[in-house]
Amino acid sequence: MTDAPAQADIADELPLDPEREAATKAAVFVTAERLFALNGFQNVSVRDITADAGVNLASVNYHFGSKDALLFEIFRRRTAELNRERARMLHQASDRHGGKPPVREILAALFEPPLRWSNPAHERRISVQFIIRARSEGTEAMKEVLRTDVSHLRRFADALIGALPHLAREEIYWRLHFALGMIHNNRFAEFDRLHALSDGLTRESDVDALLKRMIDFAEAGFLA
Amino acid sequence: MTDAPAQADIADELPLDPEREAATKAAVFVTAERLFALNGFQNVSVRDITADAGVNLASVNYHFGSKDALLFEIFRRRTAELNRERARMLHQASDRHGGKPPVREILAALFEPPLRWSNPAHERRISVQFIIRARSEGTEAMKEVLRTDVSHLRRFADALIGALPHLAREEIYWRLHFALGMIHNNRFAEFDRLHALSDGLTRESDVDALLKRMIDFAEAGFLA
DNA sequence: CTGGCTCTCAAACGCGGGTTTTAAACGATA
DNA sequence: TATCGTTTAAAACCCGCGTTTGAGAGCCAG
Repeated sequence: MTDAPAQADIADELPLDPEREAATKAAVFVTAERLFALNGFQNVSVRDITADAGVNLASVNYHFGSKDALLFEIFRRRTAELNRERARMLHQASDRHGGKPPVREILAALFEPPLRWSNPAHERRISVQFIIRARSEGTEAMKEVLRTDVSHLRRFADALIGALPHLAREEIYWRLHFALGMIHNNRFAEFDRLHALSDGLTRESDVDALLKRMIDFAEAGFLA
Repeated sequence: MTDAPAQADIADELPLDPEREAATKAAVFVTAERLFALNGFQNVSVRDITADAGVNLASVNYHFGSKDALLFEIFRRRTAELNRERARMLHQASDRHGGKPPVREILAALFEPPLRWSNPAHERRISVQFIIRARSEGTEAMKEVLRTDVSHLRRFADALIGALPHLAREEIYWRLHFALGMIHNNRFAEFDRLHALSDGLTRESDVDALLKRMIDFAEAGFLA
């Protein structure tokens, strides 16, 4: 995990479409992402993945180097996609408001990409669960990235500082931390619990309503 | 994990003080809690625990039945303690306001126990991290408890319904979900990230200030 | 002293895990 | 067809893991 991966020439190009690659590698990639997202990283073995994907056991090590490297490649690609989409929305909101987007639109750029991907019909639905899991059960390499690579979040923090000039920066960072916690709690298991608590009143499949609720809640918190 | 544990006669009495038991069992208990909380459940082996505690390898299986049973006993005891303290605070708040506590005091009963325990000087500091971890990386038995045992949360939901009669119940459940997400995000790793993002501006060691910030944020969200 | 009970200890067992190996099949090229 | 790099196949390897075993130490009651 610490030394350079053997497949660096292939794995390095992040915006690579899995479908373009060898069918076996692509099958391993999507199957692993699904199984990891559903059952957790440590609870899925290389044998589980290859059996479910219908490929040979050695495929993981041949195409990705190791199980951890496979995990890391999924992690890098999905987080890159998510960050890119968030940055795009933030940039658009900034353009719409002369470089000073309001709090509500900043929060929309933060919340909407993972929420829209969580739609039952969306193909990236499983990717969101994978990313959320990486935050708590990820490899040391993933946590290292999460800990040190704050450039993506800094754009949002700076935007919020611009939108709330009267607020102490310390306060803004903490509230951003709270808002992020709202997203990270959107795991399947938590939805199940909420469903049991509310006697089926809450339906997380209605992502548009959920998105509005999250933005309303967080916006009120920021403007408090 | 599915069949009844062999040490049920001992393990069942939840309000048991570890210090009262055999020194070896107590050492295993506190050492396991600390290692699990710091390094994750799957990353800590029975050998790690017993070596760190300075006891024999077989101690875990002798005193607790299995590694999973040990994990589960820590989980049960700590969550019971936390829930009891929360219920106590909610009850007191209810008494102070004739059975209809305001939103702010309900949130205080929800946030204050885990936050106060997170104080660097508090002996239960590590227990909070353990409980948070159980939510995402816990055993199937733990998740079963978390999924089905919603009686504790229902008291808070009912109190919030009483405090916000004009709000749709569906809305209240969702906002409670958001508030819980704020707590569950208080992991050491997340604090580190926030620390890096804010250039050291945020100090999670000041739990009183953090508690006030969390209540302010969530209260505004509920009253939105 | 002696029996029985609780607890500790060192050693080993069995198994599932990630990984490696070796050979064969494949595909493009000359 | 012959050749070479790439990919797949089946099998084995080896290590760490949770757990079990059987012997023995300590201790208290009879």
